Amino acid sequence: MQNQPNPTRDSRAADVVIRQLEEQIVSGALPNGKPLPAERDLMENFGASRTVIREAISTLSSRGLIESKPRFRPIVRKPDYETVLHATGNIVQHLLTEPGGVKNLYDSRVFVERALVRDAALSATKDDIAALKASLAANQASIPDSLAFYQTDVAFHGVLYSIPKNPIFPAIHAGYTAWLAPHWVKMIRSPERNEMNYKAHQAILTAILERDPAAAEEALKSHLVDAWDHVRTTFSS
Amino acid sequence: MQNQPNPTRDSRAADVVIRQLEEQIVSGALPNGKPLPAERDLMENFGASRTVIREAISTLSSRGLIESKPRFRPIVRKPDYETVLHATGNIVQHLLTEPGGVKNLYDSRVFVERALVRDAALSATKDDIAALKASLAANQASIPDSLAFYQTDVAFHGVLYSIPKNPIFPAIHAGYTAWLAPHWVKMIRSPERNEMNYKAHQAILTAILERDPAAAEEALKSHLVDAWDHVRTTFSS
DNA sequence: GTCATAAGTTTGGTCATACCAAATGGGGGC
DNA sequence: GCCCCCATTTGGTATGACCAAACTTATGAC
Repeated sequence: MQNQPNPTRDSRAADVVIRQLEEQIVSGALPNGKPLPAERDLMENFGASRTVIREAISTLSSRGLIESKPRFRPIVRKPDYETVLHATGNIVQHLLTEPGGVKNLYDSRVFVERALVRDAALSATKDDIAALKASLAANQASIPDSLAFYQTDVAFHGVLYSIPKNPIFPAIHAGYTAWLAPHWVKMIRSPERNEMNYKAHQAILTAILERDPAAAEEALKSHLVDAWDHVRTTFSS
Repeated sequence: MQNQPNPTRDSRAADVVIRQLEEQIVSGALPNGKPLPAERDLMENFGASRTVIREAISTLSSRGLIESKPRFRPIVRKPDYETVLHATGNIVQHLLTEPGGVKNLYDSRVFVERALVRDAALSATKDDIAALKASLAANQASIPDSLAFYQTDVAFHGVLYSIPKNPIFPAIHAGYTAWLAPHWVKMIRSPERNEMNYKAHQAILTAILERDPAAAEEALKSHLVDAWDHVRTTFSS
């Protein structure tokens, strides 16, 4: 009664445990957000050794189906679009340390946001406009406070990612924010600088309100390119 | 002389092994492409048990720094942009099974490629144009052979992703191709259908040659939307 | 009755050892 | 030089044990 390897052609016993746990998670048999059963219970349920149970948990954890902090019970997590980002975080870090890595990522962000503002200018709904106005107002209000300004800045750009109504885009925004932030923090911040960025945001929104995609794209582009140059000059010794 | 845990504040011993292996890989001490030392050697090198060595290997494998097939020696892999995609494959699969998952991914592809062709129309170089023409010719030549047509089709779109000269985009293309392909294979293919798609490609290239971003974007959009509708109608019973 | 505290139990992280089957490497045999 | 066979190496798994941290429960002060 040990492990009749099972129908599927898996060489590793760990794989079948992974597969079964995976299925129990997506099916809801293991409720999302709740802790996984103890390893010693799982090894009884699956008739496997603790070795394979632990490997399965480790693997699923890296796949984002389980969230495990060092000494705590692993938590079941049904994957969403942001999970994908989290899972890639470590690798991306390596790529960012390579020459041009940050630049490539930033350029891709500029590329995406250019398309986003163009899209916004063409098809933003009333609600989208309202959200943009609200976040811009919050952005303006926090000009004196650089930390708050950074946060409302991120939020303003975030609204752009929400306009296509595709959950992939907010996830991408989260990725850009998380991955680029570390290379951003050392940037000199000041109310003057914030004022500049706020005006850039304002210009973008104005163009969107005027349904002028070219102007919106141009405003966004110069805004981001300017920000990049600012970081570059801040760093270059 | 066991393991004086070491300066950094890591609760798990596995983490320090992970960190060290990671460093040895990126530094080149463990040459890229070559097999990792045997687990029993590693446990001696690091003064750790085989348990933690295996866990470290497993983790690094999931991070893409190591490529390990079931019963073979793990291979050292310096991560590149495509590694990120590979690492996320499993999670993405889950998301694609959810309602609207494929649609969301496909929409994001349309979004990106619209921006790509627009960009191509504005800034494609002579070499880019040449590559587009070559891949379009190959595409035309393979109209009678649906499998070959699919491949040259992918290649044509792939050229678009290469135009920004940002390695992130080809990786994204690889992702779209790998993830959407399974939901594509059942599509009815025929020389007639291939002919249609070829002409769509031709229209895109024409617009790019004429430096007309709006026309290029429109041609790309209708091409992809049409392809999606075709798959939909093929499936709907 | 509430709450802080202490004792006891559970549980994840690690180690050591052993066994098996598949992969590897080395020697003949051709 | 090439191929096949065999001894060795190596990854995958199973046990069993131990520790420290987390969790639970009992306990006592207020």
